[in-house]
This record gives sequence, C-alpha cells and structure tokens, in this order.
Amino acid sequence: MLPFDSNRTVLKPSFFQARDALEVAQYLIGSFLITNFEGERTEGLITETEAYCAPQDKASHAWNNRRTNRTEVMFGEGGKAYVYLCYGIHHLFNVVCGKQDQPHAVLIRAVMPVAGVEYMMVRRKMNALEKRLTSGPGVMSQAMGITLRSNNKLLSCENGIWIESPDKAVPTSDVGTSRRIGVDYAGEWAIKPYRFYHRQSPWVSGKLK
DNA sequence: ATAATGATTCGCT
DNA sequence: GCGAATCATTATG
Repeated sequence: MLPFDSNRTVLKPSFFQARDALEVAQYLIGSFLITNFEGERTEGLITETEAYCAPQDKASHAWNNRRTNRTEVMFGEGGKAYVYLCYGIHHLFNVVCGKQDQPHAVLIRAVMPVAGVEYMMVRRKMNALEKRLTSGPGVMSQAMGITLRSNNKLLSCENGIWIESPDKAVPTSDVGTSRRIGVDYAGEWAIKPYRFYHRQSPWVSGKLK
C-alpha cells in the first residue's frame, strides 16, 4: 500500500520543470519530503497537496500574472521552494512547477511522519503522536522546520530540503480529489478538484473527502 | 507612512 | 461553531 519497501529517487529541478502543477500535485502523493536543517533530519510521506495554476487560477497569488517580490519565484523555472507567511503565523510550503513564466505551484498540505519524529515533536511542542503533528500546511511546515529561509531555494540536499519519489508509485485509485481548502473567494476556481490526498491515510487535514 | 489582509491553527463555548 | 493570534506583503495616500 504505502511505498516503504521501494527504492527512492531524488527529484531534480528538471522533473518539476517538465510538468505542470496538476501533474505534480497528483504525483507527489506518496513521495517523501525531507529536510535537514542544522543536522536535524526529518522525513514525511506526502499525503495531501493542492495545485495552483496561474495565471488563469484566481486562487493563486500569481493570478492574472501578478508579479511582486513575493510571487516572483513562481515565474521562474520549476524546482524551487515558494514559502510564505500566512496569517502572520504559519509558513506555507510550495514547490514551483513548470517552465519559465508559467507560474504554477503545488502546496504541500500534510505528511505522515516517517523519520526525525523527535525533532518534529519538539518543534510542535507536542508529546504524543497525533494527527495535528503534521496534518495541515502550517503545522506540517513547523514540524519539518520549514521557514522563509527556504524561499526561492532550489530543492536539493545541499539546501537541506528536497523530495524523493519511490520507484513504486501510489496507484491512482488510492488518490482522492476535492475542491481546495480556504479559497472560497476564487469563484469558479474555488470548486475545481485541485486538491489531492491519499485515501487510506489518516494523516490528512480538512473534512473534504 | 499607514492600513488591510490572509492557500491557518488553536482554544474556548 | 467562533474569535484571536500575529506579521510579511500588498495596496494606497
């Protein structure tokens, strides 16, 4: 079911550059997000993602090709991290996808803890293995130690944050879709099935199934 | 220079 | 279910 007995491959920038956000968002379910900051290595199995497909996508910060200092990274080539602060509290982590000037990104919303759980618990100030350790885009980033320092950085071992995919992919039938969370303002784009999640995993946020 | 806001989370009711 | 927390980013004057 879950790809633990599988070999893994580090996803290179070219992987993200060759695909749009919808393809990547679906593909990343079952891949591993890994961070290694100051020697504290944590791994999570990605269970929930959302695709943001600007310029058409009204829910994206880069909607209508809106270029600001913050959104600029999405207009570059795929393979970089787009991290921003939400509600002044939460760091939300995205992977930029697509080619130059195609501002696509995939928001990682939840992972299942795999390794470095002790670091995650300290960062989250928790002492039990509960869903709220890593399920939800803000708490996921907190558990994995992701902050603005990773913004605009290529995903790579050198930069301490990268993604590995298993040789055995999760079957498409195990990946559910729904509308995206928290984008009700986006009109017809709010109801598009751009959220992806692992059907069997309890480590997902939200109620939409 | 100032004001509004948000791809959220948590604690309380 | 509801409201507060909290600040980088953005738009506006």
